[in-house]
Amino acid sequence: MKIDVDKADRVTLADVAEAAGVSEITVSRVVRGMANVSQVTVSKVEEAIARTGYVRNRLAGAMAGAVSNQIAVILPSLSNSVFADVLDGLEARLQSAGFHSVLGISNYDGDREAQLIESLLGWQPAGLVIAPTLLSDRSLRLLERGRLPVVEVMDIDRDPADMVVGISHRQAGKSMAYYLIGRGYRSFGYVGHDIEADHRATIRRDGFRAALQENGLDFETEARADEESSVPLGRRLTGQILSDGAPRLLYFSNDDMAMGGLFEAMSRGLQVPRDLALAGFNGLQIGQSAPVALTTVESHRALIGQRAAEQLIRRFAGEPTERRVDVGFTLLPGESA
Amino acid sequence: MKIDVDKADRVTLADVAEAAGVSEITVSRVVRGMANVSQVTVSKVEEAIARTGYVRNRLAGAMAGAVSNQIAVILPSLSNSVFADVLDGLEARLQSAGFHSVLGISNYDGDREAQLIESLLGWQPAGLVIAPTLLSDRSLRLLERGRLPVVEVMDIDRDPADMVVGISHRQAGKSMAYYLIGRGYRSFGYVGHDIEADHRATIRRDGFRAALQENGLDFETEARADEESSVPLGRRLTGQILSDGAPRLLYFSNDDMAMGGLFEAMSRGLQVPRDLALAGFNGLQIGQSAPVALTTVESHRALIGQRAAEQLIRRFAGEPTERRVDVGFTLLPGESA
DNA sequence: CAGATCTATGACAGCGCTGTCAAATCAGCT
DNA sequence: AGCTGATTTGACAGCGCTGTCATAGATCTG
Repeated sequence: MKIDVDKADRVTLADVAEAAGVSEITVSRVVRGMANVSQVTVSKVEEAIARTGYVRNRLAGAMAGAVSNQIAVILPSLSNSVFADVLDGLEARLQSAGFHSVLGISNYDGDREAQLIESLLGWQPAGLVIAPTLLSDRSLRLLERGRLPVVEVMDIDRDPADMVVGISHRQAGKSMAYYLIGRGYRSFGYVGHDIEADHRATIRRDGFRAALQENGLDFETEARADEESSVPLGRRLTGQILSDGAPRLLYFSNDDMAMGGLFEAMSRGLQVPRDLALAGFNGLQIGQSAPVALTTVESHRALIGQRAAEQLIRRFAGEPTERRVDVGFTLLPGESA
Repeated sequence: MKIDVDKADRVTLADVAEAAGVSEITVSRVVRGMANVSQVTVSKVEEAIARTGYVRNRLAGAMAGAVSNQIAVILPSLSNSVFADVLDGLEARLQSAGFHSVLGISNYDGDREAQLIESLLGWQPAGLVIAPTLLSDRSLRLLERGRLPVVEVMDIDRDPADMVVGISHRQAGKSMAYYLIGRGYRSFGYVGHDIEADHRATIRRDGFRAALQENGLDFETEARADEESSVPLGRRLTGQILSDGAPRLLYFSNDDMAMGGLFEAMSRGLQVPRDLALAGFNGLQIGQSAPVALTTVESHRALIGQRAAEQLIRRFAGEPTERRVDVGFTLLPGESA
């Protein structure tokens, strides 16, 4: 008895076909749930599939011309829960429509991003979702030539190659500033993280500042560090600012940073917002459950993922899609400002 | 001039071969960076690739026998940052070794999990990483028959089909209990989330309780809800417990829940740990930055991902792998208990 | 009941690549 | 020059599936 290890139990369509006494193509039709097969045949085939333990080879399927059900997804980071949320929303919708995502993490690195695009495109995915960091020329060319649907996610402040789903971070920044000015604040400081990498945070800050300037105001202090955003970083930078006469209100690059600020204030026994007011961005759940609920902007991250998935699915179905989807943001008043 | 839209600009090996005046197989060798091609030819081909804008079709490559560089990853959830962390560590290592992950989210649902396994296996991935929820018989059979490397991640409390990377959640629970008993606590309560779905949390609780019982103690109260873990849930359940005479220390199913407990205590003006002590699990960064640092167990989640990736990579390289990798945990004393 | 219309099934080619083995070229040495 | 062995290149088949088109039955119609 000779066993060919390689093909030992790699069951193919042909095997099932033989076992069921029909042709390969008929099995293929059953597997794909096509309508034009008789009930009798269907059950014969299904029985044969169960008996042989056949597992569909999608590689071959995709190659033979049927489209892939893979969607390439490129995100800058996963340790930032924001992108995990987007991915979560995306996956939920994609999965229910029978798609899988193939993941790439760019670490906010433009070169890495370009590499990933090329590499992922090699799997002939049905679509691409990307939270762009830089999008080099090379990347853009790749995206344009591949005639696959591309959804850029997160910020809609710039013009997309194909489609974009997100919010205007500039508007988000401005809205918060207007709100705070409306509440009577006149003295502002900014606490931010790595501004090179996270350009969306930069846009928010610029929007906030623009709104201040419209009212003859500006940041009195800024504290920044060249690190990824984190609670401890927010705490540290807030500590620095507080030690030399803080402004009335601190605007943070996001909620993680703001939570750090809140914790630092509490540790120092400061009353928030009486002694120090704080505002963030993202609407993280934890900020809303804090003893002093964070004043922030809810960015509907999971929704961005869902909408992105929907745009793709719609495109596949030949339905019309929107070039720019603004999922909007919600200002959460909170108690911290 | 007639344009075939489908093949319009789908550049294949053959096109590059023609452009470079060599055979397809030679181009293939260059693309794959194989050694046995002369320098002259390499540059000719590279030039042709650049000129034609060729993008490697990995589908065809994988089909033709070369192995896939895709790794199937199945996780129960992404909204729980724990799994996002694991995925982050996994991706980092996989990417640097030239692999991509294809993602599936089971939502703690055994059937969904089985479906995902089958569906992802259809892409003939090189390996599979799974944080198992239930692993039905059907799933297990699929895993065994596919002769691909499988790494189960998170808990090493049960026997793996192939390899497992994680920590003993039972030990983690016990360790915390021993520590707290050592600190003099004698009155305990438990605050937990959906116990059906998250069996690892259950194992920790059981371990904690076993350690209590060894000392003639037990939980005085338990508060649970049939929801996913979250800060607000922790806060709510803690509120319930506090309203009817709380025990001295509350053990939470994880740090999210514990943060909720901490927030509730602060809101009520309680002194932690004097009036109420708290302990969690995971070692989330935010817990360590809180005004009262959380007493918890650091679970090294990213490390679990990394080690899982390493096991796979080692297996591919034909190097020996360990059946069971215990990445260990670290008790973080904190200030909350 | 011949002819028209559907329905169910199958034969065949080919997707783009790589493994295998053979051929051609080149360098090194007597 | 003639031979050996190493290096470089290529021809060919086939991975497992699905699109296309053809065919055999089944059903209907007047």
